[in-house]
Formats: sequence, structure tokens, C-alpha cells
Amino acid sequence: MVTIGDVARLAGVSRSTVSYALSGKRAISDQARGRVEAAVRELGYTPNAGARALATSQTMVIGLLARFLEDEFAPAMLQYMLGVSNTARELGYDLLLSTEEDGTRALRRMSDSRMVDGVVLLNVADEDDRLPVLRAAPQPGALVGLPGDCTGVDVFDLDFEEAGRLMVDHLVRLGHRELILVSQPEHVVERGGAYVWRLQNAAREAARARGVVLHAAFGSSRQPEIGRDLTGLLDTYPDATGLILNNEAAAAALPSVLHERGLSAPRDLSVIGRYSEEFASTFSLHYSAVESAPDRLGRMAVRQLVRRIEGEISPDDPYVVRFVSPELVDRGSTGTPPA
Amino acid sequence: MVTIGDVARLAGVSRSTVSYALSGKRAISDQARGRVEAAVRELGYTPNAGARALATSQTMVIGLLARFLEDEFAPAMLQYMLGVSNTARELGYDLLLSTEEDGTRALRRMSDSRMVDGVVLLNVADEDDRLPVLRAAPQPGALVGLPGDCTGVDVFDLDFEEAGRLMVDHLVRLGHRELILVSQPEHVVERGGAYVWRLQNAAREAARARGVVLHAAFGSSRQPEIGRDLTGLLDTYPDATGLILNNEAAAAALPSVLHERGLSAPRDLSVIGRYSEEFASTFSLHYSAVESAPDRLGRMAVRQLVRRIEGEISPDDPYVVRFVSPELVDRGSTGTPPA
DNA sequence: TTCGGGTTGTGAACCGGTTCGAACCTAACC
DNA sequence: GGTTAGGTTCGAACCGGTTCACAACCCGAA
Repeated sequence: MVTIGDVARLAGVSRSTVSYALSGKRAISDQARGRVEAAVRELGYTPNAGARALATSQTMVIGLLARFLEDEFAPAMLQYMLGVSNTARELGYDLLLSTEEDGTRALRRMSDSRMVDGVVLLNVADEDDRLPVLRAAPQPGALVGLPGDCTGVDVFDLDFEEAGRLMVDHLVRLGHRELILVSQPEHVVERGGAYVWRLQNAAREAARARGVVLHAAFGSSRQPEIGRDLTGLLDTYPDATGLILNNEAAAAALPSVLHERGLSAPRDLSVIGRYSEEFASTFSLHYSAVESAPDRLGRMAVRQLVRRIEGEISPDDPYVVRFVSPELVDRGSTGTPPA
Repeated sequence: MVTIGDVARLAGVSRSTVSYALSGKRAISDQARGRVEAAVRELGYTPNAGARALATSQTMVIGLLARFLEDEFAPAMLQYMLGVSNTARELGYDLLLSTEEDGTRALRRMSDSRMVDGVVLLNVADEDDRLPVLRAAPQPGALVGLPGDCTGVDVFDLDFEEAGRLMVDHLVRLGHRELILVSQPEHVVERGGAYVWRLQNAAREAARARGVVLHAAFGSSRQPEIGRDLTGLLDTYPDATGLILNNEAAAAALPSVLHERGLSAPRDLSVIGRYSEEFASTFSLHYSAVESAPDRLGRMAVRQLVRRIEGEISPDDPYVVRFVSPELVDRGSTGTPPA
């Protein structure tokens, strides 16, 4: 392994001169710098990350704590992860990924042993057990997902309230008077998935304000249960003409359910969902949707985190809670209700 | 930050004694060990990872080089990643994730700066540009995916030949005499995705051996193109009674295509695909399939890598190329051909 | 000629661990 | 009683970087 000492010897200068020549933190004569650079090239020198981390107490690594839960749609997580990963790299950071069941253990390990300069938490629950650990840690943290208590961390999330309102308003404007909303399983809510409630409550509120009926239900997360759920709902509310999906499995299962009943959207039923463009195109879903832009959230979280790491923002500066507005993409699965 | 010196001071011993007491690499009196352990607990001491890496030249980190390519099904990659991640953690390693476009750069960075003890490469192409870099690196590497040249690395992949044979044989045994095989886009093959060919050739060979007709075609990777592809194929080969899918997008799009034509499986057409159980259940696909067990491949790769890292296997020991046999899961979408 | 200031380079200390060789103490043995 | 062996512990060196304090040098101005 080639070290800074080898470079110094070949260039005929001291180790500190090599360090300064490479970091640019002090003026070095053109001559010396030239010799150092030549030596670096000749030897193929790359600084040892561990040694540098030890000396600077900076690792240039960000921890990413993913959280895969049952009854949640795993591929959606991938979008967040990619946003985080790509942005981190653009800003010069590498990514230490943990998919460990026990997020608190992973977080403690990364933080205590100083493997990371900061941490991004994905899929944050209302009362997330990782948060107390993060607040006690010396490294800054950024969240994707809204917890009950946001003190001491920067938070980024989709504006689920707005998403709920948007979908109801869209259908009401087309003339629908009775709607069904299928949410994620109740289980997800109980576990702390507050976004389910946030969307549902806002949708209810919007429906009441517009004077229309909204039947809100939880759906399963798997076949064949979710198919039966959908069938049951359509049977129970035969007069409903608008269907709102906040449940990826339901979106994936709907085409065959509609087929079986001989229905088609938007002729017999207007359908609108909440999922990302990526999800729609990957799974060939041509329903209109409000998009959740997961990679954008990951990107924002990392940007803010790096600002904190690099001291551009101090711990005294206020922490942000930022909501991204969803956008409605019309894919033609909604229209006026049947006569 | 609390260091080994702080622990030593509180316990009234030297730093080396603390180190030995914690690592167990030398005998330490019960008395001293007790005092050290108490001090560790009281101070909440955790060794600094960078310092330890520097001293031992072991990082206890594995690099994971994912590779997301256009026209490939991203969520499948997630399964591999999870297998790798979980197994690494079980074996005491953390994971440095790169999703960088230029895999060679990421690999060089991780390797040269000694951030990782070994590397797992996902989605390896026939002539993968990361391989020369990996062979020149001092760290061992394990691959998921079969490259043209396997020297110097351990390789794990699904047995795509076997998968192709299995599907053809299954349909032939049921009485089918004319089959269609839809593969991934040709683009993927040209880029080095050899698995497409491997399955296709083996399927062709098996069809010839059984004396049945096989129409092999490349399909798109997206809607609506893949839907048109499928429709076109069914129009072109109206006598085909068996459909083999080696293309996730096709599997996702097929239900609506069949619906439009008023067909149902297996009554009018027997359908069998190649994808993981995870994929099938997430996307509500109830087609029979040969399963690709991605998490198992990730797990095997990490196991072998760690054996190399820890010197249980030396670089002189032969490198392995191991194929996992696919398993046929019958979900009832295949049957005897219509009369 | 001398002095002061700026530029460039060096040596040493430091980051926080691990590990080697030697020293120390005690008990056992001759 | 002296020697030896074995079990513990310690000090120092080392891993490969960064950075501080200081020295040498050069230039121009007084």
C-alpha cells in the first residue's frame, strides 16, 4: 500500500508538504506542487480513508437507515434510497446502508463508532424509536417522513393532506358525489404510519366541505385479500362513482378486479391514486395519480443534512419541517360520472 | 468523545490492558477485566472505527456496487440488495452502498482508499468494465451475475439455462406444441445481459429436442410498448398455446392484454414466467413461474466473500462459479392446451 | 546595511486504536 | 535461597494521515 510518506520521498519533500500540496490549505511553490503531483500519479496514491477520518474526525460518509416493514410496499423505498444515494455522491459523500430490523442498534453503532458524519432516516413513524437515539447523537440527522415530535432534526415529507384534498377536489369538480377511499392496512396506522391518517382526514374534511359522501376504508396489502377488499367495497357502495387509492397493492390489483366486474375506467368508475410516476410506469398502471416524488424528498434531506454537517447551518439555526406538494397527473382514468 | 485512554484512566490500567481486556487476545486477570468492563459501561465507550481500521487494516465494511440500467426492472435489484445487506450484518459487516452510474469510479474509490474489506458486484454484465478494476484491487470480490471471464472472483447466478429448459419441458409435458418466449429487450442483451441469451438458447434447445415450435422474441420494458408487443405476438402466432415470459414488464402487462382479447389462463393460453416469489405477490401476478431467489444469491455471495476476507479461503484456493437451480412454482396458470 | 514582512518548507505532535517485547510479581522447583 | 516459569501488566512503536509552530529564505523599504 502506498502512503503519503512514499509520495514525499519520491517527490523529495516532507509529508506535510505533500498534504498541503494536495489539500491546497496552504500556499506551496509551483515547483514543489508539480513534483508532488507527478509522484502521486506515478505511485497511484490515494489517501487512506481511515487515517484521514482519524485525523480530521470527518468520514465523508452518510448513514442511511432504511426501514422495511411488513404490509408496506418495498419498491417505494428504493426510490427514496436512490434519491439519497445519488445526491450524497454528488456532494462528495459515500453511503453506509443499514436495513437492519432494529434501527436503533444500527444507528447507535454508526454514531458511537464515528463511522458517519450524519444520518438520514427513512420511513419515519409517528413515534419512531430511532429518534431519541438520534437526538442524543453528536451527528446531525435528516428525516423522510413526519414524526410526532420534530425537535432537533430536519424533516421532509410529502404533503399528504394536500394530496387527499387534491384527489377529492378533482373528482368533485368532475361531478362525483359519492367516493370510496382505500387506504393502507389499519395495521400500518397503528404502527405509527401517520401519513395514512393525514391523507384520510384531509380527504374526509374536503368531502364534507364539498358536501359529498366519502367512504373511507383500510385495505390489505396483498393479493388475494386486497382483491376481495375492493370487490367488497364496490358491492357495498354500488352508487359510488369515484375511487381513491392510497394503497399500492390496491392499485396493482384493481385492473383485474375491474375486468372481472366488466367495468372500465373512467366510463363506469373514475379512479385516482397516490403513487409515484416510477411506480406507475414500472407496473403499467395508467390511472391518474397524485405523485409523491420520493427521489426528490431523498435529495432534499441529503442537501440539508450536508449543510448541517459542513457547518453551513449551525445546531442553533432553526430546524426545518418541509412538505413537498404533490402534483396531479391526469392519465385519463377520471371523467364525469355515468348517467 | 470518550476514548480508550479515558477508559484506562478510570479503570486504573494502561491503554493496552483495556484493548486486551476487550478483545480477549491476551489473558487479563478477572480483577482488571472487571474494572475495565465497569469503566466501559460507565463511560459508554465504543471504539472509534477509523482508528481501529487504521491500526488493524480491517474496516469491517463490505462495498456493494449496484447497477441500475435502463430497461431493467429496478425492484428486482432491491431483492439482491436486501439479501446482501442482511447477510453482511449477520456476519458483523456494515455495507457501503454505491449506485453510482460509473461503477468503476466507485469501485476504485472504495478500494484505493481502503474503505472496504471486500466488494459485491450486482448485475454483472458479460464484459463488465468493473471486473478489470476489481481484479487489480487487493480486496476480494464476489459477483451476482455471470461474466464472460470469471477468473479471480467468486460468481453466483441463477441457472438460467435450467430455467429455460424447465419452462419448456413443463409446457411440453402438458401437451403444448407451439410456444412463444418473450425476453427482455434486445438492448439489454447488447449491453451484456447474457442471462437473456442463456435462457433463450436453452429454451430453444429444449424445444428442438422435444420437437416443438418455439417463437422467441424480445419485448419492450415499458407500457404501452410491451402491451403492443404481446398483442402483436399473439396475432402473429395464433396457434401458439403456451407463453413463456422472461420479462417482468410483460408479466405485469399481460393481465390487461389477455382481458382485452377475452382470453384467460390457462383455459385459452398457458402462461409461465421467470421471476421471484416476491415480485409475484407484490404485483398480484398469479402466473406459474420459475423462481429466481434473488436474496439467496446475495446471501451466498456475501458468505463466500467473508470467507475470503477472513482468510478462511486463500487467494490460491480455487474460485467458485455457482449456479442456483430455479424452482417451478405452479400457480395454476398452465394446463392442457385447448382442443 | 539592516530590518520587517510574506512566502514556503519542515519537524513534531496528534487523532485513537492495536500489538510487540520487556518488566514485574509470585509461586514452584531444585 | 536462588533460579526459573508462568501469568499480568505496561510502555512504546506503529498504522497514515493533518495541522500547528517555527525556521529559513527572499524581497523591498528605510
